[in-house]
Amino acid sequence: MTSGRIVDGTARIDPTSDRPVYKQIADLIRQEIDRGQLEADDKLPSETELMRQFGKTRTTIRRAIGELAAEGRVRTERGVGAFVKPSVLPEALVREPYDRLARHHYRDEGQSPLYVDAASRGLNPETVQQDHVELDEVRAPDDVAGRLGLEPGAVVFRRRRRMWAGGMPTQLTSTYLPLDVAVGALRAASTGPGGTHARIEDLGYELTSFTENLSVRMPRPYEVRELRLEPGVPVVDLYQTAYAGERPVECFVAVIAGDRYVFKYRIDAG
Amino acid sequence: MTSGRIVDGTARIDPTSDRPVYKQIADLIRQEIDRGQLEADDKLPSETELMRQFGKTRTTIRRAIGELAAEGRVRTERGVGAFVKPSVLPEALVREPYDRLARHHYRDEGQSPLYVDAASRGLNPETVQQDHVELDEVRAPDDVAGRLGLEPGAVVFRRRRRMWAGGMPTQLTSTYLPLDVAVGALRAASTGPGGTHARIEDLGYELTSFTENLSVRMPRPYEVRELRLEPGVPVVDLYQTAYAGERPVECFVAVIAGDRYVFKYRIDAG
DNA sequence: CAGTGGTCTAGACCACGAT
DNA sequence: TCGTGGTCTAGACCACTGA
Repeated sequence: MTSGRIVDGTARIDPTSDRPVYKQIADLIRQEIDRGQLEADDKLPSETELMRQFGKTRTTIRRAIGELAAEGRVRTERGVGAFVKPSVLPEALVREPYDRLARHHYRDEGQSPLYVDAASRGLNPETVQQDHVELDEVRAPDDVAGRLGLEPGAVVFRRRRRMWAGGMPTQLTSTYLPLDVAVGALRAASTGPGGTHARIEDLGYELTSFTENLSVRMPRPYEVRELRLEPGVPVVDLYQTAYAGERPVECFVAVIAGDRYVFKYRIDAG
Repeated sequence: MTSGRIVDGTARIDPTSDRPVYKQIADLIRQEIDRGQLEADDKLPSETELMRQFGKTRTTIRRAIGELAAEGRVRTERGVGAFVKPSVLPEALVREPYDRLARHHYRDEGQSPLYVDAASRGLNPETVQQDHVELDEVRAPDDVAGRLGLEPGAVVFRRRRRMWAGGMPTQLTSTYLPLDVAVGALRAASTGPGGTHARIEDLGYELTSFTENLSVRMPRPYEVRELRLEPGVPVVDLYQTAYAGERPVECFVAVIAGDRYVFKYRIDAG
């Protein structure tokens, strides 16, 4: 099936332009997407077809498509074709700490924060899973030590996991606890109803506030593998620190797939 | 100056591996960065030198470097070389709504939120600038109309700008106001001391709370130009809605350079 | 001017998916 | 089997930077 949408491509390429040919071709295809002539999940013309339409070599055509892939606008499947990606993932989870960290969830309802995220999208709680669990004691990274109010290099308890929701991995997480907090069920692979926060409160610490720090970057190759990220998808680095009064009792670090989450915060005027 | 760091590259490439040669080469260079053998702003060996070290053609070498550039790990300069990028921009601004939206800043001190961000990094307030200002009335995009509690397609006032801090563009912003709110100085290019929020309160609306929605993606080409983004740098889509009681009185939309900002939130346990 | 990265050609061989 | 995208070679010409 040859798409005839991009007609007479040669006429629309300016070889004298400063803008490289491959970018001009990418511009034209992007335009078709933005104008709705190519919709989400539509198949782009094959590389052979684009070579014909634009009168350029395969290398140049592939570079144009590579641009669009790096922008997250197009996804390629070997042996199949290239397809337009939807601009926002309709199934993205909403991460709403104002709600997800509310005490009633973990204390009364036994729900973990990720359950709350998933429930808000109507996802089956059964699809909230974890794997690659690792429990160990390590020297805290400097940023974690700082947040926990410990001297650099202090040993802390760490639980690492990969979290799933709705059949997709969503985040790689590390929970860091000071050694005197990491006792009992907090050292188990599964912390039970209400999760880590419920267990911390069981110890007598009343959680009073949380801080969250977000930054954004492109993923490392192992994060691409573990989170099954497509090209052109960034990740969010999240640091969440839990306080019992003035004392930081937990530092939670997550690398979150940027196309599977949106973040929602509420600020009261002060 | 030829770097001799990556010695006998050929011996470290496995041509029978499933992993393509260009990715193997990228892996080796990335490893040198991660292990600290190549530090921030260090120059990579030239393409010619890498061709010699790995015994591969320029196309393959360039592809390896292209991978690293797309990951935001390396920056190239035509006629000069390729350089290691620092992992986090030390000069990144901290966006801390809990503080930056505090009323005393705009009401008592006449500071706009971006001033607060910049001041927190010790930046000269003089470097907080705006340009590309556009004032108009437009049909609100659906997401904006929804947040403002208006019917789809309702006409609103819009102020678009590009914001600068510390000599770099940091965000492309649109401020949307319902027409009955957009009066007086709120329709001017410069809203005066304390900015939009101060002028809204001048009208008798007491701002009581804000919501912020964040999502992340790779930039469009015009965003790359306007924000002077390097390859491999994502952007953050931010929607901030300001409420006077139950009434949403402003929707602020920003596209923020992902390498020039970190985000900091505080949540009180409920 | 020499050295650097940026673009483009014209091929080759391969792995994968659908038929 | 055929059409698809993925990798790689071996060259050419160009634009920019710095000495």
